Amino acid sequence: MVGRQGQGGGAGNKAGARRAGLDFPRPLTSVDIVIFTIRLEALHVLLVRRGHAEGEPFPDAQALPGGFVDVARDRDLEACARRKLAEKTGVVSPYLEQLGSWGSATRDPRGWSATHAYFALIPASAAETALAADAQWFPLYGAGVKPRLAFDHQEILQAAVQRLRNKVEYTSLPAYLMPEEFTLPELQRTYEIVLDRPLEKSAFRTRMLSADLIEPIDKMRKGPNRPAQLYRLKAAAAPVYFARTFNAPE
Amino acid sequence: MVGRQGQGGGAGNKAGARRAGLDFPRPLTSVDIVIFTIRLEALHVLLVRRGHAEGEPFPDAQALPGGFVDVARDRDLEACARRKLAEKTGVVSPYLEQLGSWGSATRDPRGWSATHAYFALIPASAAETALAADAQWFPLYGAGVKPRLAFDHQEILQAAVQRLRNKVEYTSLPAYLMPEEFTLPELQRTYEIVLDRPLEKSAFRTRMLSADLIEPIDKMRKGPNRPAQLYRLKAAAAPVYFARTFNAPE
DNA sequence: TGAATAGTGTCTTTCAGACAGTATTGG
DNA sequence: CCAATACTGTCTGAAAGACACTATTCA
Repeated sequence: MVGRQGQGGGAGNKAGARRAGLDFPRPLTSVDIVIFTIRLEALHVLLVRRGHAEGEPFPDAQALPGGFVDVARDRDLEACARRKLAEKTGVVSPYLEQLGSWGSATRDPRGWSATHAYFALIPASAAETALAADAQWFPLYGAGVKPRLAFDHQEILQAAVQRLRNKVEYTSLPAYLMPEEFTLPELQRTYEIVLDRPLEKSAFRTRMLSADLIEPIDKMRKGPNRPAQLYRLKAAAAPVYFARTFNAPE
Repeated sequence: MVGRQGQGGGAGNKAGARRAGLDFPRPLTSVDIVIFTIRLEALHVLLVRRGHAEGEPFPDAQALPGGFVDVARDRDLEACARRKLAEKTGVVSPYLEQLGSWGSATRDPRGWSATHAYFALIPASAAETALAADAQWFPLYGAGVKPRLAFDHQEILQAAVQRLRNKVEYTSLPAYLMPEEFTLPELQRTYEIVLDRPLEKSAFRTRMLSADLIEPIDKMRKGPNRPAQLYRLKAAAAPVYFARTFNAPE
């Protein structure tokens, strides 16, 4: 057993020879974000086209928005993620959740690298404006996306889709994909798009209305038929966890 | 908008001035593990006493087992976690799950650092043997532990306990805290210890037996009263997710 | 009036909670 | 026999699934 021994963020202690010194190679550290929205009745993810300067891996390929942590600018990982999200979409307060981290010697040809992945949900309304020039929405087919992705981003994306679909079964996450005002049928439609499966209207309404999540506003959505009650998210923006999933387990 | 622009593990593209170079400061990268077991009818976590060589932050404090990623030895983050776990406990194939990552400019006095936290469940039987000299089991009080912990490890530990308690409500995770052979009342007791709450025997048995998780073996646990059927985990070691939590939501 | 969608009510099913009751051991 | 713990059965209640029914708009 040779080598560094420190615990936590700690380095060197009892190995003696190499002690508290920090003069060993460090992995590259980045943050990537999987940003979802609903457009045209389908789940979309934001991708960014990579540059093609010399030394750039995966030139011109599509990739998740992200990049290296800037130790001078970023106070912490989440701040780094928020910065990148704002740069690409203009959105400043989305639903943002840590997804996991991927790190290995081989995922980046430039050397050992670890990325901290986040996933964000933003409303369709915010999804069109203030988009960066190199960013573009791509619809999801199954758990993936048409273009080949740089690095291990296909794997990260799949994990994000799986986590989203999974949590939608028993949480109120889709509410964060809605515009400010929405009707219950619209919310149900969003659930159905993400789950790719129809839900029962009656059970859906009961569940949503009995959760402390949305409140009716004094306004109706007019259409060519019976108007629908409009709702908005309650002030307490925390996601709600339901005690059961929507369907029986398979 | 200045600075590095790369996506993914990518660096520098269109900012022109600073391009594909990798000559910027990198955060320290470490892996920490929250290792749980059941001892003496209580949930315990493994802590390691930090060294006190010069330059060592938090000298002699207790900390989660872990340390810097060694780019020469560790193929990926999980391999790094498994290595550290084996070094401290001798256990090689526990239940191991990524917990999240914590990174900021201030969590380590030596500079910007990010740690990838894992959490592991090991059986009580494996918890006593082959323990490293500087490692020790500590019982949990609520979501924390008696001694003050180094770095932000108290926060990481709390997150781990919360995740464990939460998942125990609707998964078979406690099965990984059991020895090879166990009875249903023993498994129920483990659930109750983790949840700190009694469970209904009948519902518990029905749930466990109808899940494709355990199988009876041709052996009974003898005692001063009616013997109990012994079970073992089925070969497919994947955790089972139940459609409902044990109790109604509060 | 009819088409279309919003919203409600009713019956069934599933499964956890409560708890009583039976089974099997040692002393 | 009794104490103790393993295990089973039965009733109830909560919430989802299925689906029919009513309500309200526009054309």
